[in-house]
Amino acid sequence: MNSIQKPSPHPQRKSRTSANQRQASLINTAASLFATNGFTGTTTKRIAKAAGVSEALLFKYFPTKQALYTAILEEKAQYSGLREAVEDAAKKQDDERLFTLLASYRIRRGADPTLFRLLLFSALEGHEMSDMFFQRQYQVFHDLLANYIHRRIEVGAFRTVDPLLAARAFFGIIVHHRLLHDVYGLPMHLTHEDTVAEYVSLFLGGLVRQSSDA
Amino acid sequence: MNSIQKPSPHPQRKSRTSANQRQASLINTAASLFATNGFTGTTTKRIAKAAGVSEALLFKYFPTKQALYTAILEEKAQYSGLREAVEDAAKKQDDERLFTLLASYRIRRGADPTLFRLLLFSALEGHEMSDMFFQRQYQVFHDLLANYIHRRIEVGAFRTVDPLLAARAFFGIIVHHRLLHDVYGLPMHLTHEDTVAEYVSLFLGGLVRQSSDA
DNA sequence: ATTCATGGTGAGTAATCACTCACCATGAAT
DNA sequence: ATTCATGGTGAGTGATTACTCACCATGAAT
Repeated sequence: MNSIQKPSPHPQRKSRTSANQRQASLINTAASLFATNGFTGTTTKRIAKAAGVSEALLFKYFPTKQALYTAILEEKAQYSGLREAVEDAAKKQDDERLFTLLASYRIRRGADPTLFRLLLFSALEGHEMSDMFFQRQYQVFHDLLANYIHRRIEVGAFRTVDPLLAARAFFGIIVHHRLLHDVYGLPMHLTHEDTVAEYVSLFLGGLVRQSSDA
Repeated sequence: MNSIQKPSPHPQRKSRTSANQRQASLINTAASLFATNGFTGTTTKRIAKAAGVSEALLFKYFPTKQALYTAILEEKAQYSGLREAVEDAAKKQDDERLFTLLASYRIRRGADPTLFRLLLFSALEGHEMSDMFFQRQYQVFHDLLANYIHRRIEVGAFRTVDPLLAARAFFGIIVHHRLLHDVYGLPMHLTHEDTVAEYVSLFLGGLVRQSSDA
């Protein structure tokens, strides 16, 4: 009888996945689930199932659920080359380009839809990595813009406003846009480019028509 | 032996609380907990403990945890007389007063700090009452403002902008302010009034100094 | 051909979850 | 004095939670 090959209880033909691949797969799957359901709203069971592995394996790569969450935030917190482009525009005092750059980094086709929800959830739920996440994804550009506005006021190009509040106002417009679309699911009625252009024009030029008879 | 009064196992001197009072107390306590920890992050045990009653009593007033949450959102969704004041300012075409009214309703001393977090949590967690909450607390005023801006453009008082995007931009500034303070705990560096005035001035007048030599 | 580090899992664990039930306590009306 | 609607609770329930452990599977190196 031992000549008969006992069929494996797990007749998987596929070769085993490497540790790195599995880890990355788990992070992606979990990121999506955490973004939709939050930390407490997501179970390790569901993550494992969605990633197509056993729960036990998940805990081999990440000692706790918290560790997995932290790993996700760390990965998502890495920002792109936006900073350099913004600093370049700042050096050239190209207002429109600078504001358009900042806005279209968030409002563009293919922008990661899970990122904003993760950012919000981690802040609301008070995760330990939330501050770092906020710092990397937001504060950096906020400070950059506030400083730029400050310099432009000194030069006389901008009206005398509070640079900090002005920077917050502009980011508010953008963040709010993501909020409406990523969280409340509102449809866009203009293209990404037109939306950005309109926001930038509004912020730079204001709402009230400037009378020329003054 | 039966002449000896058996001491009650619950020697509470206080008279019993009425159903309405208890219900209100539970709603307030739970609202604060849901606002800080979200729906899934708050246990019925903790709510009962914080309200100083047994878990069993909680379930006598609210059949499920969901029902309690819904009751909270229903109560918090009732808006004040802001609408009438805004419509009055709109009739008089008093731009500054209208925008200041809208902004200072959210940015003022004593504004309910749990409301914004509840609004965000319910939207992120996808609660069934989230849409109603959003409609009552936000959409109403958003539509009001968009219509007003539309009329002011026709009259020639405002520049030709997209009224919907303009309304969203303004609310974005305000919502973002609450986000920074209620969720991220950033301190304010101006008074509520000055902050509102600065935001309104920025939005109406824009950032760029208008050159008089044109 | 055997070894063995590593990928992978089924079947648990104690703790906690939302929720229930049988029962006690109170006080105003009879 | 007794009744009885209502306020209130201790001690549960089965289901689900994050996490563990003993063990199997694979394949490249010896």
